[in-house]
Amino acid sequence: MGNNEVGRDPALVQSVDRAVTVLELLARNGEAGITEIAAELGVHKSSASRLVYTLQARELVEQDGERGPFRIGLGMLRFAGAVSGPIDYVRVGGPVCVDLADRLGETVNIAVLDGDVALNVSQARGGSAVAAQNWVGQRTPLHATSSGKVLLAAASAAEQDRLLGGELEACAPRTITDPSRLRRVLRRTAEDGFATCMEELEAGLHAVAVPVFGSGGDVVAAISAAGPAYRLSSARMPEIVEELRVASRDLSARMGHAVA
Amino acid sequence: MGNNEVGRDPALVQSVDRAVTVLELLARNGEAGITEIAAELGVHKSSASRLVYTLQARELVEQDGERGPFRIGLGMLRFAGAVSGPIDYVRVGGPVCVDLADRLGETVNIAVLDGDVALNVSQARGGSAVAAQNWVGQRTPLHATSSGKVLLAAASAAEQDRLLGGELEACAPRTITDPSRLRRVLRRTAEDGFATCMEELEAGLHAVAVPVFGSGGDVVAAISAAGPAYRLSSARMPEIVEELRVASRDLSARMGHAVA
DNA sequence: GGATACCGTTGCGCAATGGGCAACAACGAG
DNA sequence: CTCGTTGTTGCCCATTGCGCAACGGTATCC
Repeated sequence: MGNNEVGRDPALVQSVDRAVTVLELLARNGEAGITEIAAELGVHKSSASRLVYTLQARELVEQDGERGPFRIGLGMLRFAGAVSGPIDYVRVGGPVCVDLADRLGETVNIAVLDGDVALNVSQARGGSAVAAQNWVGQRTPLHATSSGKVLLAAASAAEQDRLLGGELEACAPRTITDPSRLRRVLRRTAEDGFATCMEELEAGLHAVAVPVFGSGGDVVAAISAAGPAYRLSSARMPEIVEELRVASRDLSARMGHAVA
Repeated sequence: MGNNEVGRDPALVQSVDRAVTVLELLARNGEAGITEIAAELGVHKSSASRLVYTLQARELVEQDGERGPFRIGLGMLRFAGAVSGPIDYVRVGGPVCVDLADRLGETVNIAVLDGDVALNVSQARGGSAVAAQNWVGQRTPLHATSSGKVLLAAASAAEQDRLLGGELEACAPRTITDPSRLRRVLRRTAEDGFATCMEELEAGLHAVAVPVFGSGGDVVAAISAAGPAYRLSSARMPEIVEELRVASRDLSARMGHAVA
């Protein structure tokens, strides 16, 4: 969805708003050409070309060769290093995710609670990963993800009421949208020490997550493995849960040191 | 230096160019207010306010409380995760830098060769660090930094000629600007297996770096420690060099695994 | 080899946007 | 309580950003 005139905040600087949308498109898709960017923004190709030229001049976008597609540039590292908060997860969580993704052959993510959603802060793709999706920096719904359920299950009853107060969006046919049913699932998650997500975010996708504990015993993050339903079968869950728990303890240990 | 009309590329989209400058200011200084941003950009406060409002709406900037200063926002993580190339150093190098910074009490950086400059890809500040400067994503001159010298020393003679072909900028009074003298320094760097930088980038700043080797024995990065001249004395260099070498081997081992 | 289609760039003119000004609200210091 | 500073916002206008048309370059097809 580009910068549709309907619903646009007039206080925004339109050109800047568009430039950010360009960056989001490149981050989401990995790469894109001018024509695609123009279509996404709903502007003329010449407008898209100028926006990209500006971002390229400032090194936030770079081009593959002379005529190739565009993608996020190295200049972005200047800002990544400046992000406060869960940036430590990006630094420290990376190797943990890489190790686990290698062993499981599935995509591994770390997410933290950010307001009303789960924010993905680190990711490593497994060798068998077919999708090239990058979740880092993206927010996912708490009720429709395994990480989200882990984070919800660790919240107080009052906090759960607040987080689940709104209508639960049906992200996929199998999404749990009944608050009562979801609360039962969360109670079981707290008992089991892990949460699953069987085609609840999108069809064909399974995931399982476990909590990451802080020094005070509280849950500060969730670490998950995701993959196609045919590979992440129920039979395989106990093994994956155990590997996630090992990785979670490793991460806690490293985070404990990192935030000293 | 804000967006001075003199020397500005007219093909750039000015608003976007300014917005990027806002982000660079926030990344460099950690935080800033509207008045400071306006001064840096050379625009009116209302203009700065609108640019920041737009970046805030897109989550690239966030505010500390209701009236506090502004800083880089979590939304930036979406793009950081999409950066290709040396992003692995950001993930894997982080813990190595943090460990070493803790032990040395100085700021530790990892840099790679990027065109004609050294690109800083990971950093951790030591406990004794007085400056809050964030180097990640920033480019520094090869001839005036310890990391740069390490990367230069590992290059072939032909490559060194190319990299040193232009005029060597005097970044500080003690910068080596004579190419012949620099080549002698680089030969000694190759022999010693480390490079120093004694107030050559800026007055009062000392640094020392060692190479990070790839699986083929080539130099793929440099890891350095930096601090004020009074703390990074010559007497202390042998200890620091040894610690850097241990960290370098650790990093090589981790990188070897990560790029599998 | 020529024709066609597509992509990305650039000069130009114009309308919409971005920006400065003034006024205001809020907060902190004295 | 007063004053100074910071940040916000309505309004108006000049400048900028944008669309159009034309062009060059590349790849594909016949």
